[in-house]
Amino acid sequence: MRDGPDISRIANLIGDPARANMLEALIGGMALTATELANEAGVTPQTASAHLFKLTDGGLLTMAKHGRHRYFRIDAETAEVLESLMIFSADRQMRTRPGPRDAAMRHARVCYDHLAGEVAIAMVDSLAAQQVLVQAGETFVTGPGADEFFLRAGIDLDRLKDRRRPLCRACMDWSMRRPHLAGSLGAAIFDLVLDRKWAWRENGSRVVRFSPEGKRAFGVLFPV
Amino acid sequence: MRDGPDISRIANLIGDPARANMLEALIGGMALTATELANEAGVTPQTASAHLFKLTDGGLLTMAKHGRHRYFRIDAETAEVLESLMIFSADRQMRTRPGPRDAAMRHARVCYDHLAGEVAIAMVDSLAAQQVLVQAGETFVTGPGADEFFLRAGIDLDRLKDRRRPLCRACMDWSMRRPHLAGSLGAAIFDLVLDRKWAWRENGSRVVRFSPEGKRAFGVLFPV
DNA sequence: GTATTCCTTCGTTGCGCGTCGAAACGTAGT
DNA sequence: ACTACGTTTCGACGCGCAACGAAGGAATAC
Repeated sequence: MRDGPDISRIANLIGDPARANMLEALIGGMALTATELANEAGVTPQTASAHLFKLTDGGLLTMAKHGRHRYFRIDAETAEVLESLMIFSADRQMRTRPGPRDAAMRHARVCYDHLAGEVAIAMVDSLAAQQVLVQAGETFVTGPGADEFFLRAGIDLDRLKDRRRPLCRACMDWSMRRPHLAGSLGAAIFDLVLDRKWAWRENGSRVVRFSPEGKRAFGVLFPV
Repeated sequence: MRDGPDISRIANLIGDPARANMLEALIGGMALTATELANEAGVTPQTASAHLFKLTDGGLLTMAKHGRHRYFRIDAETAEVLESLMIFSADRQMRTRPGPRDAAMRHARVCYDHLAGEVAIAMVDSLAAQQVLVQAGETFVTGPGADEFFLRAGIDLDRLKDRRRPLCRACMDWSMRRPHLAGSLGAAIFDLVLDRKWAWRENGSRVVRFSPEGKRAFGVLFPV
């Protein structure tokens, strides 16, 4: 007879392979329809429907009806928990099987609404070298070079600050084992990358593909 | 067909009520025998044995044979993941049932090897007021008042520093919804509290009970 | 209206696995 | 030696639940 919150209920929801696949697909950040999630999980629409009900009922997903489609998405907190489970899982299973698809994933991918992978780590290192960010314990805080950088990048720092969401968050990376930049600033930078067409999302996956010019422009803003 | 680590395997292990109960019992930090865990989970020894095999096999538990007993324990990383699942679960289930036992749990309890609950939050606030710690984003870093405090408390800061473990960690609290102090410093302070007999652990549970004198001495070291 | 697409509900099947009883194994004590 | 205790293995039971086929809403398109 335990006391705290019932942890097994939530874990059981994530514990089913089909549901876990759906959730992982949704870490990409964009809302997906029921059939898309069914394909992602490799099950029939009926089965997916049952799973999606359980997930929304458990508070892991939110649903929005748009015409005859039903869009499901996860919130940032859920994505965070899933990512932390991913690092933990990566630690305890030596399934070192770096496939070709995996390589692209490690290089640059979406983590809910910000960048992750090698590119994200390089970005953090560059921001640290420019003293835009200073790593404080397990998080980042803005440093003396911050104002100049935000001016150069065209990011309105004040507009990001008055949100309820923290400006900087250190999101642990399961492939690099190092924290990268999340929070509203991480999201803003990712938006910037997409807006300027430096990179785009591979269709339906979490992989982010940079164009040669985008890579160059990214390197200018975030020199090594 | 997903890519990253298989998250459902781990989640499935935590997803069973009996196993979750065992894991939560082990968050207390001390190693427990197989039968103790069986009682904790409310199942027979045979069933517990099967569960414990799966948990150790999955890397969530480590086992040490001591005579005819087998002691199981979890490491700090696992405890951390479980705690984060607890906050998450507490958020998404409105089981507001603050029983009498629950009240003691909220007041002061063990979180693997450091204090949690109201007392831990008060401690963090006091340390912040004394400028021993400064909250940086989601973590803590030592502040200008640190040296004086450690001298007064009789904690050898240098001995803590050269461990591989981080000195300060912000451990999120499922009952208070605020971060409290974990890491080697959090553990050292909890050791100090136990050593000086200011408080002791309730038999077998995570509840920490303070003596009146202990409460007073604690209040001297950590004034409001 | 009819057709089409998306999603759900119902009913059913079948596998997985948590559970326990009985018994065997290993260690400790006497 | 024998007894006691903690733990595991084996075997079997049975529930739970994921999965699909078929059919029934619900919303759009024509």
